[in-house]
Amino acid sequence: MIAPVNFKSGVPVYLQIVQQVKAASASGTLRAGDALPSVRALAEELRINRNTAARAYSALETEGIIETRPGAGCFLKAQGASPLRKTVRSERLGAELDAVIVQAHHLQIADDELKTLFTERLEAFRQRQAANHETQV
Amino acid sequence: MIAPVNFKSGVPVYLQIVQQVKAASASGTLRAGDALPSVRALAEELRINRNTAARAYSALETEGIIETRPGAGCFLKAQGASPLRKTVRSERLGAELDAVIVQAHHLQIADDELKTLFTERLEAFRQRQAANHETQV
Amino acid sequence: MIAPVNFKSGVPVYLQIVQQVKAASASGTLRAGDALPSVRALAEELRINRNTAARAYSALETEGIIETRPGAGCFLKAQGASPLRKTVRSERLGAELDAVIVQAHHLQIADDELKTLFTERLEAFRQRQAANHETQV
Amino acid sequence: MIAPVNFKSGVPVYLQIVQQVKAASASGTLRAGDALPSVRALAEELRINRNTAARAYSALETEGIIETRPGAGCFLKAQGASPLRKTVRSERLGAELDAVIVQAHHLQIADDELKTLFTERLEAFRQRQAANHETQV
DNA sequence: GTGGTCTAGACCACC
DNA sequence: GTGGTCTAGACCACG
Repeated sequence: MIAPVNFKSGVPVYLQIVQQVKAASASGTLRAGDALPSVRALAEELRINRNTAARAYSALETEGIIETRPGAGCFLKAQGASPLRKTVRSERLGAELDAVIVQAHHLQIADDELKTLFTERLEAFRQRQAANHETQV
Repeated sequence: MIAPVNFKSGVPVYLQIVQQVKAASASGTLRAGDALPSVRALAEELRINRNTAARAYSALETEGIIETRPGAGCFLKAQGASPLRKTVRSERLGAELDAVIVQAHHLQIADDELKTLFTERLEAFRQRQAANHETQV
Repeated sequence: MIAPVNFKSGVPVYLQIVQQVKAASASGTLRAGDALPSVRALAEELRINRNTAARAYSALETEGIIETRPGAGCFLKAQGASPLRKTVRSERLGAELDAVIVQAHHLQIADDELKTLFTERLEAFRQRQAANHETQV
Repeated sequence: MIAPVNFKSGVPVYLQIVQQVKAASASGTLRAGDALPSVRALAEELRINRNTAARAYSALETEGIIETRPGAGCFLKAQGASPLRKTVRSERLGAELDAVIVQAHHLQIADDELKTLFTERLEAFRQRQAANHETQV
């Protein structure tokens, strides 16, 4: 259920888990009330330190994404809207897109190919979402 | 010529400089053969340590963006053919695209808006390039 | 495991470490997945500064020789296909060969002796590889 | 007569000139009594600083390779044997060969190709020598 | 003046 | 414990 983490992305491992849970919640892979794997099980599955798994859950609880019921486990809470304003979010994403465009230039990848690559990847992402939704039903 | 860096963003200062130079190079603000500010001057202007500035230039050189001639200075290289395989380059860019797509999801930005944002930014980038090319002639 | 460095050779200390790790990796003394000494341990053993050791490992990572997992340590990577184009790789090696040939000339070593030396060293390298492979089985 | 220098080889520019003059002397391109270009001419031809050219000649004079006659110019002196013992020279070259072999491994270049490349480059070097000798006669 | 290297010591995030 | 980053200050080789 939880995808492997990328150790060399620069993004902290515990944050990657946080983002995954958020994404799973957003895409419908996980729904309100669903149980998450135990800290112990998660740590074993991802081959990470238990402290790291615990920190991820701790952060998720602080953010109000999950709820831990002692003795029972962790469960997904209903998620509200993003706290950030729309314009802020768009701007943030725009900056990342700019960086990718610059990178494409240095990798000598033409605009056409960049567009193709973009739609391909977006389509692949959508299908992963759909597949997750399928298994859920 | 170099914009101030953000010390609290979590992104390493030297990487911020790398990205700025890359962007300036890609958009044509900097051209092949142009001299970059000296390590000392850059450090003073950005109020950072000389080593940090040197590290940024060093990274840019290993990426093949600039050429550094000890005792003379750093200069933007004319980019010839990339030494990397085509498939490797596509894969690298694809990975970055995936990251942006996931990020869009976390920011609760719909696919359609992501697409729009992408084409907008790409178009803006092209126009900046065209404008810089204009001033050259 | 790591031999002492020569402070007076003019060759940067961090590069000496890079070359040692490369040689150990190529000859099979170090194998994929093996852990390298920690930055702190290496610095202490070689009586160098921690930053210098870190710089060596950083260079090795950008070359794709090792993988560094912050908080965990540095590990030798299994080398997959090189990301570089074939022609680029040949050209780089050719440049190094040219340098050696010129150097032979300066050292007043005749072509025949250079050839002999070359085959001898290559044969010795192969045998070291074979020996290391032996101990693995 | 003097080949361009490589600014990014790590080898000091003035040393590259020294080595070139030595090599030219060894290969017969320059002979005892021949005049070298003036400091001024050399600096212009190689697009280097006059100080650098002067330093190269100064080093050559200190080593006894050339002789400067004030007002007349610099002239090549008869060169004696290398001051280093044979075994030392062989060992030094062997170390460089080892480094190249290791590098070939990391560039994923097979032994056969390495050998081919080596003989090709050596042959090319010989032909350059022969051509120089030709023009001299 | 230029960049390259090294030392020393500090703080941070992560396992 | 691990590596990553930054500062501060020094020395060197080179142009």
